[in-house]
Amino acid sequence: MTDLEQYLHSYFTFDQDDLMKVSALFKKKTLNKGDYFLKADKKCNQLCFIQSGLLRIYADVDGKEVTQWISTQGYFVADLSSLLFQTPSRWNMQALTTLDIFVIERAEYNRLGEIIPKWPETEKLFLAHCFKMMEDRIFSFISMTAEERYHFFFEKNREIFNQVPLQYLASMLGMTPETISRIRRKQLM
Amino acid sequence: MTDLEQYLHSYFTFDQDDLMKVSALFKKKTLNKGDYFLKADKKCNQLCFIQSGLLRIYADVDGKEVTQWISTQGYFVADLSSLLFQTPSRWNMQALTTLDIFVIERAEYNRLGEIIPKWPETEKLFLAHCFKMMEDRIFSFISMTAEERYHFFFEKNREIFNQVPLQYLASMLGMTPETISRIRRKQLM
DNA sequence: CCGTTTTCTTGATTTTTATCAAGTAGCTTG
DNA sequence: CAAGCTACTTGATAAAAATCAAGAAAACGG
Repeated sequence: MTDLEQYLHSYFTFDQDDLMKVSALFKKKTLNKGDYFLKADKKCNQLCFIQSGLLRIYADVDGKEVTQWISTQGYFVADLSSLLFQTPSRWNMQALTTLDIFVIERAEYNRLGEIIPKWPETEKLFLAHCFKMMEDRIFSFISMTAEERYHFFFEKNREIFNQVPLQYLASMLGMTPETISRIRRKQLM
Repeated sequence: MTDLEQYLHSYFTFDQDDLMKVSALFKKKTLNKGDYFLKADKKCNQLCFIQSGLLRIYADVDGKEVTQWISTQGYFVADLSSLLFQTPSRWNMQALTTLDIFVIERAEYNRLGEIIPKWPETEKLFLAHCFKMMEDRIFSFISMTAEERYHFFFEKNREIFNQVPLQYLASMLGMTPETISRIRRKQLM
């Protein structure tokens, strides 16, 4: 079983048959550090599953890069609106490291419902989980200080925090690198 | 056609037959100001569509109320995680005014896929729209100042801003009522 | 319509966080 | 290994926003 199959299995409780049908639609691919999985303003025509490595999702705002999230092993990634509605993507998605992914094309993705009867229900549950994560994140912004927010994300995403340049972490937490640096110093004392 | 049917029609492009099948599963109901549609820690067993009035969604955090959103005419509202996974709801949902809603029970909601073949696809597109809104909101927190955020939300939700107590708006924007009051004064000068 | 309550505004002050600038540490690579 | 990057830390200062407190305005109930 590939990581993709294992992940699909643990997450979606597919049986062996469905598992193979789904994973057969994904193609393995490797991006080099700096390569883009998706560029802003282009249509998103693929969805990927991350096998290993780090993928930074960011937007350009008047010359500044705003990092929206860093995805890593076990994440499914796409610009959902762009994938579904064929609108221009708002995000750039760039490999921060060598990145091993499984890629499914839009056309195949759209046929999943025909191929696997329980796909729509499965996908809904998956989207609901994503919802929860986004709700948590919004809640962290309206109810926590920068310091609380840092700890909240650190607890939930330790694997990211030790590998990603501070400037990107800071941006996705809505604070500056200096602020994170000072929060970390407090920890040590 | 009821508002619910009109809304379903414009949003989901259902045909007349499906429209009636779906809307028949909703029951009209009126909540009085102060009544709760849902209480935190209870399971969410209903989804509602707001016909008129204001519904405040908030959580209690060590004695303080944190307002996550104010929903109004045309919104579908539920605690999605709780509705799907039967986990305890994290949100309180309280009517800020007399509130006219259409309510569908969990059991009926779960049968929509059987009743309307295109429901799963429709629901996915709907969820994708919600995703976009949440992404926008997260983006506003990581890339804007309080003032920019205020204007951003004001432009998108004028109907709410003129009807809702400042303290609730402030909370959902992640700032204090005093800050909003000062932002508004600037406008006038 | 009047008193009560709630909401909003304003000013003074404090706290938090950003900005600017300089220096340090750690990598990378020729 | 030395030069050049990049990332990180630290301090000084400025800006943004929160807090506290008091008063004004609006809404509400009898």
